[in-house]
Amino acid sequence: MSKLILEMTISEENYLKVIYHLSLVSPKGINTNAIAGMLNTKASSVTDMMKKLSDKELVTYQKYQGVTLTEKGFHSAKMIVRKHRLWEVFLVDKLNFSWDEVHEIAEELEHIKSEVLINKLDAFLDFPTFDPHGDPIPNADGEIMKINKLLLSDSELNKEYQCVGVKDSSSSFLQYLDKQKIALGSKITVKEKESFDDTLLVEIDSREMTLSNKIANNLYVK
Amino acid sequence: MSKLILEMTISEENYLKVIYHLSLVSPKGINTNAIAGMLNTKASSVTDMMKKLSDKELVTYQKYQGVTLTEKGFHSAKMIVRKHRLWEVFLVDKLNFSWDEVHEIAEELEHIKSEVLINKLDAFLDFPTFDPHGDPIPNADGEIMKINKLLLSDSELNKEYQCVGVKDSSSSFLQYLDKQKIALGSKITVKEKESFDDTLLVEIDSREMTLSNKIANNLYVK
DNA sequence: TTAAATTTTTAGTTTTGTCTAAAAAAATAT
DNA sequence: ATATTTTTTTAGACAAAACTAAAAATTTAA
Repeated sequence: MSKLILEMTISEENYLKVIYHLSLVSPKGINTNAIAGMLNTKASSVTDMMKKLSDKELVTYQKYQGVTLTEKGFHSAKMIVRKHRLWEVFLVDKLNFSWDEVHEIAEELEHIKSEVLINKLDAFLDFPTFDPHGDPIPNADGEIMKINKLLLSDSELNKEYQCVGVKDSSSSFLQYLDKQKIALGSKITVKEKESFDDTLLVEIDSREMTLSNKIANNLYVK
Repeated sequence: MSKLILEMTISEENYLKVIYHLSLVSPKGINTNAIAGMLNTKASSVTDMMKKLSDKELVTYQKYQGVTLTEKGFHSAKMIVRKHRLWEVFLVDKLNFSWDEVHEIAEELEHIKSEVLINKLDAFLDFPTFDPHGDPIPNADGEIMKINKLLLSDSELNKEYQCVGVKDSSSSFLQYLDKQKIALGSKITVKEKESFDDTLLVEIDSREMTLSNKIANNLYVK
Protein backbone atom coordinates (compact mmCIF):
# COMPACT_ATOMS: atom_id res chain seq x y z
CA MET A 1 0.00 0.00 0.00
CA SER A 2 1.39 3.34 -1.05
CA LYS A 3 2.06 5.66 1.87
CA LEU A 4 1.66 8.67 -0.40
CA ILE A 5 -0.53 11.31 1.13
CA LEU A 6 -2.89 12.50 -1.56
CA GLU A 7 -3.94 16.07 -1.72
CA MET A 8 -7.71 15.89 -1.64
CA THR A 9 -10.19 18.71 -1.42
CA ILE A 10 -12.87 18.62 1.26
CA SER A 11 -15.41 17.94 -1.43
CA GLU A 12 -13.46 15.00 -2.80
CA GLU A 13 -13.09 13.58 0.70
CA ASN A 14 -16.82 13.84 1.28
CA TYR A 15 -17.61 11.99 -1.92
CA LEU A 16 -15.11 9.28 -1.08
CA LYS A 17 -16.57 8.81 2.38
CA VAL A 18 -20.10 8.50 1.04
CA ILE A 19 -19.04 5.94 -1.55
CA TYR A 20 -17.31 4.01 1.22
CA HIS A 21 -20.42 3.95 3.42
CA LEU A 22 -22.66 2.97 0.52
CA SER A 23 -20.30 0.22 -0.59
CA LEU A 24 -20.43 -1.39 2.86
CA VAL A 25 -24.17 -1.84 2.41
CA SER A 26 -24.33 -2.74 -1.28
CA PRO A 27 -21.11 -4.29 -2.53
CA LYS A 28 -21.87 -3.77 -6.24
CA GLY A 29 -21.31 -0.54 -8.15
CA ILE A 30 -22.68 2.55 -6.45
CA ASN A 31 -25.01 4.62 -8.60
CA THR A 32 -24.82 8.36 -8.96
CA ASN A 33 -28.29 9.04 -7.59
CA ALA A 34 -27.50 7.28 -4.33
CA ILE A 35 -24.39 9.41 -3.92
CA ALA A 36 -26.28 12.57 -4.84
CA GLY A 37 -28.94 11.72 -2.27
CA MET A 38 -26.41 11.35 0.54
CA LEU A 39 -24.62 14.58 -0.32
CA ASN A 40 -27.67 16.73 -1.06
CA THR A 41 -26.39 17.41 -4.51
CA LYS A 42 -27.41 16.49 -8.06
CA ALA A 43 -26.55 13.42 -10.10
CA SER A 44 -24.86 15.60 -12.69
CA SER A 45 -22.49 16.96 -10.07
CA VAL A 46 -21.71 13.42 -9.02
CA THR A 47 -20.82 12.45 -12.58
CA ASP A 48 -18.38 15.36 -12.77
CA MET A 49 -16.75 14.38 -9.51
CA MET A 50 -16.51 10.70 -10.45
CA LYS A 51 -14.40 11.67 -13.45
CA LYS A 52 -12.08 13.57 -11.15
CA LEU A 53 -11.80 10.77 -8.60
CA SER A 54 -11.29 8.31 -11.41
CA ASP A 55 -8.41 10.40 -12.79
CA LYS A 56 -6.85 10.25 -9.34
CA GLU A 57 -7.36 6.48 -9.30
CA LEU A 58 -9.48 6.60 -6.18
CA VAL A 59 -12.49 4.99 -7.87
CA THR A 60 -13.13 2.92 -10.96
CA TYR A 61 -15.83 4.52 -12.97
CA GLN A 62 -17.48 3.64 -16.25
CA LYS A 63 -20.41 5.60 -17.54
CA TYR A 64 -23.76 4.17 -16.62
CA GLN A 65 -22.06 1.33 -14.71
CA GLY A 66 -21.81 2.89 -11.29
CA VAL A 67 -18.64 3.39 -9.30
CA THR A 68 -16.44 1.30 -6.98
CA LEU A 69 -13.52 2.25 -4.75
CA THR A 70 -10.01 1.25 -5.78
CA GLU A 71 -7.66 -0.13 -3.14
CA LYS A 72 -6.22 3.36 -2.78
CA GLY A 73 -9.67 4.95 -2.55
CA PHE A 74 -10.78 2.37 0.02
CA HIS A 75 -7.77 3.10 2.18
CA SER A 76 -8.21 6.87 1.90
CA ALA A 77 -11.87 6.56 2.82
CA LYS A 78 -11.02 4.54 5.90
CA MET A 79 -8.54 7.19 6.98
CA ILE A 80 -11.27 9.83 6.77
CA VAL A 81 -13.63 7.63 8.77
CA ARG A 82 -10.82 7.05 11.28
CA LYS A 83 -10.42 10.79 11.75
CA HIS A 84 -14.13 11.39 12.08
CA ARG A 85 -14.57 8.72 14.74
CA LEU A 86 -11.47 9.63 16.73
CA TRP A 87 -12.60 13.25 16.88
CA GLU A 88 -16.02 12.06 18.07
CA VAL A 89 -14.36 10.16 20.91
CA PHE A 90 -12.39 13.28 21.79
CA LEU A 91 -15.50 15.45 21.82
CA VAL A 92 -17.45 13.06 24.04
CA ASP A 93 -14.72 11.76 26.35
CA LYS A 94 -12.65 14.91 26.78
CA LEU A 95 -14.92 17.85 26.04
CA ASN A 96 -18.10 16.36 27.53
CA PHE A 97 -20.28 16.66 24.50
CA SER A 98 -23.18 14.23 24.43
CA TRP A 99 -23.29 11.60 21.69
CA ASP A 100 -26.03 13.39 19.78
CA GLU A 101 -24.03 16.64 19.40
CA VAL A 102 -20.77 15.46 17.89
CA HIS A 103 -21.50 14.39 14.33
CA GLU A 104 -21.56 17.79 12.67
CA ILE A 105 -18.44 19.05 14.38
CA ALA A 106 -16.60 15.84 13.48
CA GLU A 107 -17.70 16.37 9.88
CA GLU A 108 -15.48 19.44 9.90
CA LEU A 109 -12.63 18.07 11.98
CA GLU A 110 -12.25 14.99 9.79
CA HIS A 111 -10.79 17.18 7.04
CA ILE A 112 -7.82 18.46 9.06
CA LYS A 113 -4.87 17.13 7.14
CA SER A 114 -2.00 16.19 9.47
CA GLU A 115 -1.39 12.47 9.85
CA VAL A 116 0.85 13.07 12.89
CA LEU A 117 -2.03 14.90 14.51
CA ILE A 118 -4.44 12.04 14.16
CA ASN A 119 -1.95 9.49 15.43
CA LYS A 120 -1.14 11.63 18.45
CA LEU A 121 -4.85 12.13 19.07
CA ASP A 122 -5.30 8.36 18.85
CA ALA A 123 -2.61 7.86 21.52
CA PHE A 124 -4.07 10.64 23.72
CA LEU A 125 -7.41 8.84 23.63
CA ASP A 126 -5.73 5.49 24.43
CA PHE A 127 -6.31 3.93 21.01
CA PRO A 128 -10.07 3.54 21.19
CA THR A 129 -11.58 0.88 18.94
CA PHE A 130 -15.16 2.15 18.92
CA ASP A 131 -16.67 5.61 18.67
CA PRO A 132 -19.46 6.96 20.93
CA HIS A 133 -22.12 5.39 18.69
CA GLY A 134 -20.48 1.97 18.75
CA ASP A 135 -18.98 2.21 15.26
CA PRO A 136 -15.49 0.73 14.86
CA ILE A 137 -12.48 3.03 14.46
CA PRO A 138 -9.97 1.94 11.80
CA ASN A 139 -6.41 1.86 13.19
CA ALA A 140 -3.47 3.64 11.54
CA ASP A 141 -3.15 0.79 9.04
CA GLY A 142 -6.83 0.86 8.19
CA GLU A 143 -7.67 -2.32 10.07
CA ILE A 144 -11.12 -2.44 11.58
CA MET A 145 -12.22 -4.46 14.58
CA LYS A 146 -15.28 -6.55 13.82
CA ILE A 147 -17.86 -7.64 16.33
CA ASN A 148 -20.80 -9.96 15.81
CA LYS A 149 -23.54 -7.48 16.39
CA LEU A 150 -27.14 -7.93 15.35
CA LEU A 151 -30.22 -5.76 15.40
CA LEU A 152 -32.33 -6.04 18.53
CA SER A 153 -35.23 -6.91 16.22
CA ASP A 154 -33.34 -10.06 15.17
CA SER A 155 -32.41 -11.17 18.68
CA GLU A 156 -33.70 -14.30 20.42
CA LEU A 157 -36.29 -14.29 23.18
CA ASN A 158 -35.13 -14.57 26.79
CA LYS A 159 -31.47 -14.32 25.98
CA GLU A 160 -29.37 -11.56 27.52
CA TYR A 161 -27.67 -9.19 25.12
CA GLN A 162 -25.61 -6.08 25.51
CA CYS A 163 -26.34 -2.88 23.64
CA VAL A 164 -23.29 -2.13 21.42
CA GLY A 165 -24.33 0.39 18.79
CA VAL A 166 -26.95 2.29 16.84
CA LYS A 167 -27.85 2.03 13.19
CA ASP A 168 -29.62 5.38 13.06
CA SER A 169 -27.45 8.00 14.73
CA SER A 170 -29.77 10.96 14.27
CA SER A 171 -29.91 13.18 17.31
CA SER A 172 -33.62 12.52 17.75
CA PHE A 173 -33.03 8.77 18.11
CA LEU A 174 -30.02 9.28 20.38
CA GLN A 175 -31.98 11.68 22.57
CA TYR A 176 -34.81 9.15 22.79
CA LEU A 177 -32.31 6.55 24.04
CA ASP A 178 -30.93 9.00 26.59
CA LYS A 179 -34.43 9.71 27.85
CA GLN A 180 -35.10 5.98 28.24
CA LYS A 181 -31.71 5.55 29.92
CA ILE A 182 -30.56 3.14 27.24
CA ALA A 183 -26.83 3.45 26.63
CA LEU A 184 -24.05 1.43 25.05
CA GLY A 185 -23.31 -1.36 27.52
CA SER A 186 -26.92 -1.66 28.77
CA LYS A 187 -28.08 -5.25 29.28
CA ILE A 188 -31.15 -6.12 27.22
CA THR A 189 -33.37 -9.20 27.26
CA VAL A 190 -36.44 -9.51 25.06
CA LYS A 191 -39.22 -11.05 27.15
CA GLU A 192 -42.04 -11.00 24.63
CA LYS A 193 -42.68 -10.06 21.04
CA GLU A 194 -46.12 -8.81 20.01
CA SER A 195 -46.81 -10.56 16.72
CA PHE A 196 -49.25 -7.89 15.47
CA ASP A 197 -46.83 -4.95 15.31
CA ASP A 198 -43.53 -6.47 16.46
CA THR A 199 -43.47 -4.33 19.59
CA LEU A 200 -41.04 -5.80 22.12
CA LEU A 201 -41.42 -6.19 25.85
CA VAL A 202 -37.85 -5.96 27.12
CA GLU A 203 -35.89 -5.80 30.34
CA ILE A 204 -33.15 -3.20 30.22
CA ASP A 205 -30.75 -3.02 33.17
CA SER A 206 -33.51 -4.55 35.34
CA ARG A 207 -36.19 -2.11 34.16
CA GLU A 208 -39.12 -3.42 32.09
CA MET A 209 -40.27 -1.41 29.10
CA THR A 210 -41.78 -1.76 25.65
CA LEU A 211 -39.92 -0.78 22.51
CA SER A 212 -41.45 -0.21 19.10
CA ASN A 213 -40.27 -2.11 16.05
CA LYS A 214 -38.66 1.07 14.75
CA ILE A 215 -36.48 1.30 17.84
CA ALA A 216 -35.58 -2.41 17.71
CA ASN A 217 -34.58 -1.99 14.07
CA ASN A 218 -32.02 0.65 14.91
CA LEU A 219 -30.34 -0.76 17.98
CA TYR A 220 -27.41 -3.17 17.71
CA VAL A 221 -26.79 -5.78 20.39
CA LYS A 222 -24.44 -8.70 20.83
CA MET B 1 -21.81 43.95 20.27
CA SER B 2 -23.90 41.77 18.01
CA LYS B 3 -23.80 38.10 18.93
CA LEU B 4 -24.64 37.15 15.32
CA ILE B 5 -22.41 34.41 14.02
CA LEU B 6 -21.37 35.42 10.54
CA GLU B 7 -20.92 32.86 7.86
CA MET B 8 -17.39 33.43 6.66
CA THR B 9 -15.39 31.40 4.19
CA ILE B 10 -11.93 30.18 5.17
CA SER B 11 -10.46 32.67 2.75
CA GLU B 12 -12.38 35.57 4.28
CA GLU B 13 -11.26 34.52 7.74
CA ASN B 14 -7.64 34.43 6.63
CA TYR B 15 -7.84 37.93 5.20
CA LEU B 16 -9.49 39.22 8.36
CA LYS B 17 -6.82 37.68 10.56
CA VAL B 18 -4.01 39.19 8.50
CA ILE B 19 -5.60 42.64 8.62
CA TYR B 20 -5.94 42.24 12.38
CA HIS B 21 -2.27 41.36 12.83
CA LEU B 22 -1.13 44.18 10.56
CA SER B 23 -3.35 46.70 12.31
CA LEU B 24 -1.78 45.88 15.67
CA VAL B 25 1.58 47.00 14.26
CA SER B 26 0.50 49.96 12.13
CA PRO B 27 -2.70 51.53 13.35
CA LYS B 28 -3.43 53.44 10.15
CA GLY B 29 -5.09 52.01 7.05
CA ILE B 30 -3.59 48.73 5.86
CA ASN B 31 -2.51 48.72 2.24
CA THR B 32 -3.30 45.97 -0.22
CA ASN B 33 0.33 45.08 -0.93
CA ALA B 34 1.02 44.37 2.75
CA ILE B 35 -1.98 42.05 2.89
CA ALA B 36 -0.99 40.38 -0.37
CA GLY B 37 2.52 39.83 0.99
CA MET B 38 1.27 38.10 4.12
CA LEU B 39 -1.11 35.85 2.21
CA ASN B 40 1.16 35.02 -0.73
CA THR B 41 -1.38 36.41 -3.11
CA LYS B 42 -1.62 39.39 -5.46
CA ALA B 43 -2.76 42.93 -4.71
CA SER B 44 -5.54 42.56 -7.26
CA SER B 45 -6.95 39.59 -5.38
CA VAL B 46 -6.83 41.64 -2.18
CA THR B 47 -8.83 44.43 -3.80
CA ASP B 48 -11.52 41.95 -4.80
CA MET B 49 -11.71 40.54 -1.30
CA MET B 50 -11.79 43.97 0.34
CA LYS B 51 -14.97 44.74 -1.59
CA LYS B 52 -16.51 41.55 -0.27
CA LEU B 53 -15.47 42.19 3.34
CA SER B 54 -16.64 45.76 3.04
CA ASP B 55 -20.08 44.59 1.85
CA LYS B 56 -20.24 42.40 4.95
CA GLU B 57 -19.27 45.40 7.08
CA LEU B 58 -16.18 43.70 8.45
CA VAL B 59 -13.83 46.38 7.11
CA THR B 60 -14.09 49.95 5.94
CA TYR B 61 -12.54 50.26 2.57
CA GLN B 62 -12.10 53.16 0.17
CA LYS B 63 -10.13 52.76 -3.00
CA TYR B 64 -6.50 53.76 -2.72
CA GLN B 65 -6.99 54.62 0.97
CA GLY B 66 -6.22 51.26 2.55
CA VAL B 67 -8.49 49.29 4.83
CA THR B 68 -9.38 49.21 8.55
CA LEU B 69 -11.38 46.75 10.61
CA THR B 70 -14.85 47.70 11.78
CA GLU B 71 -15.89 46.88 15.35
CA LYS B 72 -17.54 43.74 14.00
CA GLY B 73 -14.47 42.81 11.95
CA PHE B 74 -12.19 43.40 14.92
CA HIS B 75 -14.26 41.12 17.11
CA SER B 76 -14.45 38.41 14.46
CA ALA B 77 -10.69 38.56 13.96
CA LYS B 78 -10.10 38.17 17.68
CA MET B 79 -12.33 35.10 17.74
CA ILE B 80 -10.24 33.52 14.98
CA VAL B 81 -7.04 34.32 16.88
CA ARG B 82 -8.65 32.87 20.01
CA LYS B 83 -9.34 29.62 18.23
CA HIS B 84 -5.87 29.44 16.72
CA ARG B 85 -4.14 29.95 20.06
CA LEU B 86 -6.39 27.64 22.06
CA TRP B 87 -5.77 24.85 19.55
CA GLU B 88 -2.03 25.51 19.86
CA VAL B 89 -2.27 25.05 23.62
CA PHE B 90 -4.18 21.81 23.07
CA LEU B 91 -1.59 20.50 20.63
CA VAL B 92 1.34 21.27 22.93
CA ASP B 93 -0.15 20.53 26.35
CA LYS B 94 -2.33 17.54 25.50
CA LEU B 95 -0.89 15.98 22.37
CA ASN B 96 2.78 16.64 23.17
CA PHE B 97 3.64 18.53 20.04
CA SER B 98 6.61 20.85 20.37
CA TRP B 99 6.06 24.59 20.01
CA ASP B 100 7.61 24.70 16.56
CA GLU B 101 5.20 22.14 15.07
CA VAL B 102 1.82 23.56 15.91
CA HIS B 103 1.34 26.66 13.81
CA GLU B 104 0.35 25.01 10.53
CA ILE B 105 -2.08 22.58 12.13
CA ALA B 106 -3.66 25.41 14.11
CA GLU B 107 -4.05 27.33 10.85
CA GLU B 108 -6.48 24.62 9.80
CA LEU B 109 -8.16 24.07 13.16
CA GLU B 110 -8.91 27.77 13.61
CA HIS B 111 -11.54 27.54 10.88
CA ILE B 112 -13.71 24.92 12.62
CA LYS B 113 -16.97 26.75 13.16
CA SER B 114 -18.62 25.66 16.42
CA GLU B 115 -18.57 28.27 19.17
CA VAL B 116 -19.60 25.67 21.76
CA LEU B 117 -16.60 23.61 20.75
CA ILE B 118 -14.14 26.40 21.35
CA ASN B 119 -15.63 27.29 24.71
CA LYS B 120 -15.56 23.67 25.84
CA LEU B 121 -11.98 23.38 24.62
CA ASP B 122 -11.15 26.54 26.58
CA ALA B 123 -12.57 24.96 29.75
CA PHE B 124 -10.81 21.63 29.07
CA LEU B 125 -7.52 23.52 28.88
CA ASP B 126 -8.33 25.45 32.10
CA PHE B 127 -8.84 28.81 30.43
CA PRO B 128 -5.25 29.50 29.41
CA THR B 129 -4.34 33.15 28.87
CA PHE B 130 -1.20 32.63 26.78
CA ASP B 131 -0.36 30.26 23.94
CA PRO B 132 2.86 28.18 23.68
CA HIS B 133 4.69 31.13 22.08
CA GLY B 134 3.67 33.57 24.81
CA ASP B 135 0.96 35.28 22.76
CA PRO B 136 -2.20 36.24 24.66
CA ILE B 137 -5.43 34.31 24.08
CA PRO B 138 -8.58 36.46 23.80
CA ASN B 139 -11.32 35.22 26.12
CA ALA B 140 -14.87 34.43 24.97
CA ASP B 141 -15.72 38.15 25.05
CA GLY B 142 -12.64 39.10 23.06
CA GLU B 143 -10.76 40.55 26.02
CA ILE B 144 -7.02 40.17 25.89
CA MET B 145 -4.63 40.09 28.83
CA LYS B 146 -1.83 42.58 28.42
CA ILE B 147 1.64 42.22 29.87
CA ASN B 148 4.46 44.72 29.82
CA LYS B 149 6.87 42.79 27.73
CA LEU B 150 9.86 44.23 25.91
CA LEU B 151 12.43 42.89 23.52
CA LEU B 152 15.57 41.47 25.10
CA SER B 153 17.49 43.93 22.93
CA ASP B 154 15.79 46.79 24.78
CA SER B 155 16.38 45.42 28.28
CA GLU B 156 18.60 46.97 30.93
CA LEU B 157 22.01 45.62 31.89
CA ASN B 158 22.32 43.48 35.04
CA LYS B 159 18.61 43.30 35.69
CA GLU B 160 16.88 39.94 35.87
CA TYR B 161 14.10 39.34 33.38
CA GLN B 162 11.94 36.39 32.51
CA CYS B 163 11.49 35.11 29.00
CA VAL B 164 7.79 35.51 28.11
CA GLY B 165 7.43 35.26 24.36
CA VAL B 166 8.87 35.29 20.87
CA LYS B 167 8.38 37.83 18.12
CA ASP B 168 9.52 35.50 15.34
CA SER B 169 7.77 32.17 15.71
CA SER B 170 9.35 30.43 12.75
CA SER B 171 10.29 26.86 13.49
CA SER B 172 13.98 27.57 12.82
CA PHE B 173 14.05 30.21 15.57
CA LEU B 174 12.05 28.05 17.97
CA GLN B 175 14.34 25.10 17.32
CA TYR B 176 17.36 27.30 17.99
CA LEU B 177 15.88 28.26 21.36
CA ASP B 178 15.19 24.61 22.17
CA LYS B 179 18.79 23.73 21.33
CA GLN B 180 20.06 26.50 23.61
CA LYS B 181 17.60 25.38 26.30
CA ILE B 182 15.90 28.75 26.33
CA ALA B 183 12.20 28.41 27.08
CA LEU B 184 9.32 30.60 28.22
CA GLY B 185 9.94 31.17 31.92
CA SER B 186 13.75 31.12 31.66
CA LYS B 187 15.48 33.77 33.77
CA ILE B 188 17.67 36.10 31.71
CA THR B 189 20.13 38.76 32.79
CA VAL B 190 22.21 40.76 30.29
CA LYS B 191 25.75 41.04 31.65
CA GLU B 192 27.39 42.91 28.81
CA LYS B 193 26.54 44.42 25.47
CA GLU B 194 29.16 44.49 22.68
CA SER B 195 28.82 47.95 21.17
CA PHE B 196 30.26 46.92 17.78
CA ASP B 197 27.57 44.39 16.77
CA ASP B 198 25.17 44.48 19.74
CA THR B 199 25.96 40.90 20.69
CA LEU B 200 24.87 40.22 24.27
CA LEU B 201 26.62 38.30 27.00
CA VAL B 202 23.78 36.90 29.06
CA GLU B 203 23.13 34.56 31.95
CA ILE B 204 20.22 32.24 31.29
CA ASP B 205 19.07 30.00 34.15
CA SER B 206 22.60 30.23 35.60
CA ARG B 207 24.33 29.40 32.29
CA GLU B 208 26.43 32.05 30.55
CA MET B 209 26.12 32.44 26.79
CA THR B 210 26.29 35.00 24.01
CA LEU B 211 23.29 35.90 21.91
CA SER B 212 23.37 37.72 18.59
CA ASN B 213 21.42 40.90 18.03
CA LYS B 214 19.04 38.99 15.77
CA ILE B 215 18.14 36.67 18.63
CA ALA B 216 17.76 39.52 21.11
CA ASN B 217 15.46 41.29 18.68
CA ASN B 218 13.05 38.38 18.61
CA LEU B 219 12.82 37.41 22.25
CA TYR B 220 10.35 39.09 24.60
CA VAL B 221 11.10 39.44 28.30
CA LYS B 222 9.49 41.15 31.25
C1' DT C 1 5.21 71.51 -10.61
C1' DT C 2 5.68 68.49 -13.92
C1' DA C 3 7.70 63.83 -14.87
C1' DA C 4 8.81 59.28 -13.36
C1' DA C 5 8.06 55.55 -10.43
C1' DT C 6 5.17 53.01 -7.52
C1' DT C 7 0.88 51.38 -5.86
C1' DT C 8 -3.74 50.14 -6.57
C1' DT C 9 -7.61 49.04 -9.24
C1' DT C 10 -10.07 47.26 -13.30
C1' DA C 11 -10.93 44.01 -16.96
C1' DG C 12 -10.78 39.73 -18.57
C1' DT C 13 -9.45 34.61 -17.61
C1' DT C 14 -9.03 30.26 -15.05
C1' DT C 15 -10.27 26.55 -11.80
C1' DT C 16 -13.36 24.16 -8.70
C1' DG C 17 -17.66 22.71 -7.62
C1' DT C 18 -22.05 23.44 -8.32
C1' DC C 19 -26.55 24.01 -11.04
C1' DT C 20 -30.44 23.43 -14.90
C1' DA C 21 -32.08 21.66 -19.06
C1' DA C 22 -31.67 18.58 -22.66
C1' DA C 23 -29.87 14.31 -24.68
C1' DA C 24 -28.61 9.56 -24.30
C1' DA C 25 -28.68 5.09 -22.24
C1' DA C 26 -30.75 1.58 -19.45
C1' DA C 27 -34.56 -0.48 -17.11
C1' DT C 28 -39.41 -1.53 -16.93
C1' DA C 29 -43.97 -2.44 -18.53
C1' DT C 30 -47.42 -3.41 -21.80
C1' DA D 1 -40.57 -6.47 -28.80
C1' DT D 2 -41.52 -2.14 -28.64
C1' DA D 3 -42.93 1.88 -25.92
C1' DT D 4 -42.56 4.27 -21.76
C1' DT D 5 -40.27 5.58 -17.70
C1' DT D 6 -36.23 6.20 -15.07
C1' DT D 7 -31.45 6.97 -14.61
C1' DT D 8 -27.31 8.95 -16.10
C1' DT D 9 -24.59 11.90 -18.77
C1' DT D 10 -23.56 16.04 -21.53
C1' DA D 11 -23.66 20.87 -22.49
C1' DG D 12 -23.75 25.28 -21.01
C1' DA D 13 -23.85 28.69 -16.98
C1' DC D 14 -22.69 30.59 -12.57
C1' DA D 15 -20.22 31.94 -8.16
C1' DA D 16 -15.96 32.13 -5.46
C1' DA D 17 -11.29 33.02 -5.37
C1' DA D 18 -7.50 33.32 -7.65
C1' DC D 19 -4.40 35.11 -11.66
C1' DT D 20 -2.24 38.36 -15.55
C1' DA D 21 -1.99 42.44 -18.01
C1' DA D 22 -3.32 47.00 -18.57
C1' DA D 23 -5.22 51.32 -16.83
C1' DA D 24 -5.69 54.71 -13.24
C1' DA D 25 -4.41 57.02 -9.06
C1' DT D 26 -0.99 58.32 -5.87
C1' DT D 27 3.57 59.24 -4.35
C1' DT D 28 8.29 60.58 -5.12
C1' DA D 29 11.82 62.93 -7.46
C1' DA D 30 13.90 66.24 -10.43
